[in-house]
Amino acid sequence: MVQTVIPKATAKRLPLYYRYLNFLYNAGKKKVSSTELSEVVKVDSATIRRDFSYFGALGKRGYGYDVETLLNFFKKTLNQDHLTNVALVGVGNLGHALLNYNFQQTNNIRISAAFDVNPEIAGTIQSGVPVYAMDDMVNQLKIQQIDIVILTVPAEDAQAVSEQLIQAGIKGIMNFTPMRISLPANVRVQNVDLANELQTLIYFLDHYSKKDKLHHLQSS
Amino acid sequence: MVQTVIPKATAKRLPLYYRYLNFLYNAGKKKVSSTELSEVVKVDSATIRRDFSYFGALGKRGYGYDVETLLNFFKKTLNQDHLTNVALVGVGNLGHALLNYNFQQTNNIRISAAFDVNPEIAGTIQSGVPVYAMDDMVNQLKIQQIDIVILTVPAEDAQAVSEQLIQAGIKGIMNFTPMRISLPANVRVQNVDLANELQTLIYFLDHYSKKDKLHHLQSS
DNA sequence: CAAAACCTGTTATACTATTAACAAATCATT
DNA sequence: AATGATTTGTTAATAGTATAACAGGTTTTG
Ligand SMILES: NC(=O)c1ccc[n+]([C@@H]2O[C@H](COP(=O)([O-])OP(=O)(O)OC[C@H]3O[C@@H](n4cnc5c(N)ncnc54)[C@H](O)[C@@H]3O)[C@@H](O)[C@H]2O)c1
Ligand SMILES: NC(=O)c1ccc[n+]([C@@H]2O[C@H](COP(=O)([O-])OP(=O)(O)OC[C@H]3O[C@@H](n4cnc5c(N)ncnc54)[C@H](O)[C@@H]3O)[C@@H](O)[C@H]2O)c1
Repeated sequence: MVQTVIPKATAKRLPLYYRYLNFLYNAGKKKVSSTELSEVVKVDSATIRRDFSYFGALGKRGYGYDVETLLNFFKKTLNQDHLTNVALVGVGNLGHALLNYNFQQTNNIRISAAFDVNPEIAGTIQSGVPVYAMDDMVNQLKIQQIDIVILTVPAEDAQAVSEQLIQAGIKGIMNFTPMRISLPANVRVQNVDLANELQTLIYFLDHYSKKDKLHHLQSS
Repeated sequence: MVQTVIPKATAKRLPLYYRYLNFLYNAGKKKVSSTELSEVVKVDSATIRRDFSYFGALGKRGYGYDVETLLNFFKKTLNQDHLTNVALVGVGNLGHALLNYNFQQTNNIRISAAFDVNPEIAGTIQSGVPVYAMDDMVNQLKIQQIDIVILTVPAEDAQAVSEQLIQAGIKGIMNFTPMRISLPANVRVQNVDLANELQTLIYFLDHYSKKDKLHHLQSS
């Protein structure tokens, strides 16, 4: 049953499948069953089969899925067949860590430009990435045709900086600040709220664990 | 309708409500309606009312919610009335950023111990937090009665280190590595998969945005 | 005080996601 | 080639989440 629009929950799992298919491929594995994959990615095998089926019949009954075929399919689907450039705004603590990491490995994503208001950082190169001043931001983003930004500025600057990003025609923001920013509806925001996640983990431990030690407790 | 077990989706929003209630309180606001709160936290007002109602009747019809009362209620519910100590394992790029940040602000959470295999880091103090050698880990975690760990070791060490953490009686792991670790069912894992989130954002931009510019696109 | 405006808590409904179950297809083996 | 073992893709059942709608209250206003 091929569909054009895939459920959000499925879309969120695709990069995970892709990553583990890479592992399997590099380990020389030729085929994989939904049950095997389930064990490594910690997603129910029925969910995996259902997820895959949104893209058509990718497997073979009685056999499983051909690793290479599946890998290539997801590579295209996830835009991993070409490099995606993104920018980072706010080269502080967290920004530096992300710059240095730079999503190397299997992910075909690269932070190709960074921006900071601090004149001591602006104009330098950090972990191989040029850091520009804020005045250059709108212009540079347009020149480099970047439409995704990682936002790691202080909380109090999140809204103002985001509005500048809109001016630059940005389409997606990965927001590491604890603020929920207000933006036009056509801009997608992915909030990465680390303090929230940690507090949620603590809440779960205090309120759920005692009762349901039965379930499999892998969250998110 | 008071309940003992709150839906997972609700639990994940509680820290966000708590954070914004703090903002409102500090801004001198006395009362708040679900509609007002909805605008700042970007959660539907009906969802907010439903979330709150799991804890009983916290508001007053025709009036709204008393900010201070609500704040104090969530403070208790979220264990924010006392300090929670957590540990961090793997003081590299990301580990350093998290150590330095240390969830100051409104969150009553503190990283009180860190661990690393690197003998140059072990034995030092980083951002005010003592870094211990791995040999001391099981012991220190037990002494300090820490049962939550932030895991920022290289991917290939994630599983092995996690198993050591189980020995130390850890109950929750915030896993920043791209690996899905295998653990006993009574240990809760919160995966923070940054590469995954970024790839998902890219996928959403490529496959959803064109069609539904209508919706409000705030994810996660 | 009566009327209008407001806002919660809950009921009803719609949507989204997960999982179990199994027929249909393939593969392995004798 | 027939039997048994696998494993998909899908249907059907269940679970979980979000939102609309509104009755039952509170506050505000004329
Ligand atoms: N560091 C962490 O581990 C961590 C964890 C959770 C959340 N966060 C959030 O991530 C954000 C960044 O955290 P951090 O610890 O890296 O902070 P930081 O203060 O170390 O870095 C912020 C950087 O942004 C720059 N900046 C300030 N105003 C700016 C502006 N208007 N435009 C562009 N750049 C500007 C600063 O010069 C600085 O380099 C914060 O919102 C923080 O709450 C950080
Ligand atoms: N840095 C980022 O921005 C980023 C982003 C996404 C994911 N991650 C993930 O987070 C993890 C850490 O990333 P990083 O960039 O900080 O890596 P890093 O290499 O800078 O740091 C890893 C640290 O772990 C220590 N370590 C190694 N083996 C250990 C062991 N067995 N026990 C204890 N400590 C050990 C190392 O000494 C080092 O200090 C990785 O799994 C990475 O994939 C990082």
